[in-house]
Amino acid sequence: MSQTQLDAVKLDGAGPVYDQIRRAIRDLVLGGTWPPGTSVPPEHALMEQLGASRMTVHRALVQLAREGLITRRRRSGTVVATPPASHAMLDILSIPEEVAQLGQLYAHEVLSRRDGRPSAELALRFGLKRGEKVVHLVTLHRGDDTPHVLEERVIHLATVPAAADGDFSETPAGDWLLKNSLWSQAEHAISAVSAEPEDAALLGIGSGDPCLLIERRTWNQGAPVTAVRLLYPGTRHRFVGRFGPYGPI
Amino acid sequence: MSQTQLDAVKLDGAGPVYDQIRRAIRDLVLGGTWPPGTSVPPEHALMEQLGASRMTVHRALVQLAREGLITRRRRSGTVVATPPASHAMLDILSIPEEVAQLGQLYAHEVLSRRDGRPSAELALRFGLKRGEKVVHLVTLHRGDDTPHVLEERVIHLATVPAAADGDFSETPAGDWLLKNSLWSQAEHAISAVSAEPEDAALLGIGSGDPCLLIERRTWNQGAPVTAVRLLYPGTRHRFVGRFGPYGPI
DNA sequence: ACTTGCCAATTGCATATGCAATTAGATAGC
DNA sequence: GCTATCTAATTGCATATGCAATTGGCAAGT
Repeated sequence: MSQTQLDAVKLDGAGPVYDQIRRAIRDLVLGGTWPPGTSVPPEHALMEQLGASRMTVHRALVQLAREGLITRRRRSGTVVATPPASHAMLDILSIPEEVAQLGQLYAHEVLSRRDGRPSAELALRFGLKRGEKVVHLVTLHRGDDTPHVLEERVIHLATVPAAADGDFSETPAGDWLLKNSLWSQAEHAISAVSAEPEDAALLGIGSGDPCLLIERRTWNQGAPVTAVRLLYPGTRHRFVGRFGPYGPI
Repeated sequence: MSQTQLDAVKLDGAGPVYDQIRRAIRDLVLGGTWPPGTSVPPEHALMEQLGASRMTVHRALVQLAREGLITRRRRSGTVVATPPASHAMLDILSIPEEVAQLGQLYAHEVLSRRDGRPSAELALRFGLKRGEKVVHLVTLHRGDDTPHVLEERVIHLATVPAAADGDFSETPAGDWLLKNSLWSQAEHAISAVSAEPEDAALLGIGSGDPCLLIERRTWNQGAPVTAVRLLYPGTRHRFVGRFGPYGPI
């Protein structure tokens, strides 16, 4: 725990002290100032730095640990957690992982790539502004050689400039982004559509067959990172979640 | 807070005291012993009853409040919360509410009802045993007179005997169950299917058009309560969720 | 080198205490 | 009856204190 890290924790004076501490650290984590693996200063150090009692600091840290942002171990200390790869219902699943969990052999193929300003039609489909430079990718993912999902994605170059030089034939764009960018917010939408003829051909299904369409947009601190449309053959996929009356279990 | 309620709280001696208290109360809530609206004994009472300090009791209650099981107000005390009507992504939404949120006028119609042992085909579709007595309902829900969703449901009479006398023409079965039964666990699956001709006709869409199929099964303490298949016209519906890297936000 | 044992750092837990904030219900005053 | 006020119950928060449990890393011994 360097001095830098200690100094980074700043209270804003709004609300209970333990919650100020909690939010301050949360923001450092979500904002990327403290990336996964960073050591969080020990309770004693925060206590002196912030002028709060150890129990108050403790309360903030315990809560953050329960929220999954940090992990704590006696003697070893507290470190920023690595975000879990998947969440209950639908998530920033890595598609290679998704396929591997089905016990299938993964492969993917970049069908097209175009960098630059989007066409009118593309801008409409992804809600882009005409001027924004993006990478536009179409990728087919396969499991055991049968088509698994058809992915169409845009990556915002303003937010992720490194994507211009990314090679997505080795690592699919989704996984590449997980390693090379940060995100703080995502939105999913799920709906059912009929397969267009050309999509159906790629997926090896009949034209007009039902598909699950998952659209996901991702931001970092308000700046758009990427948007993706995942088209799953409806008959071959389902998404499952478990709940209790008060929330996911 | 009656004596009954105080006596109901029993610790099991496993793990930290605050967690024993938390689990004891959680179980009373989830098990239905303390239904929504029940007063939870004040901290002082629990403290004496359990021989723990107030801060320890406090910690358990604060955590339960954060989990949404109870609500607390100064001076008024602590009461068991009413489960939220909807959760992030997909949930035990009341369909009338769902329609009302779209600003539409709700109506529904029970298309068929049969009580008794399931046919072979029905048992297969819902994973029932042939011997189990169930109520089998098909209901069409409308918003502003256009079909909203087609519901097919079975209710397990062994778990919810009162359903035999339920009248589902006034209150749809889903809402009736929310009031007249308990559930502790649910499982959702979401997939895309083509509309069968008869379903398409009822929903006013083309035969073979894509639909979102949501299948939900609900249990209480391991005993099956109900299972439902909700068929939404795919073009008219989408389900949206928001997430951060560490979970729903 | 390798093992063993010990020390100290760090978190986990519980208690006791005191005060602040909120507000239901009682009481007093009109 | 109605309103203003007071009182006390209840939760919210912070502190100080002490001990328990875990374990990284060092030191001593072989």
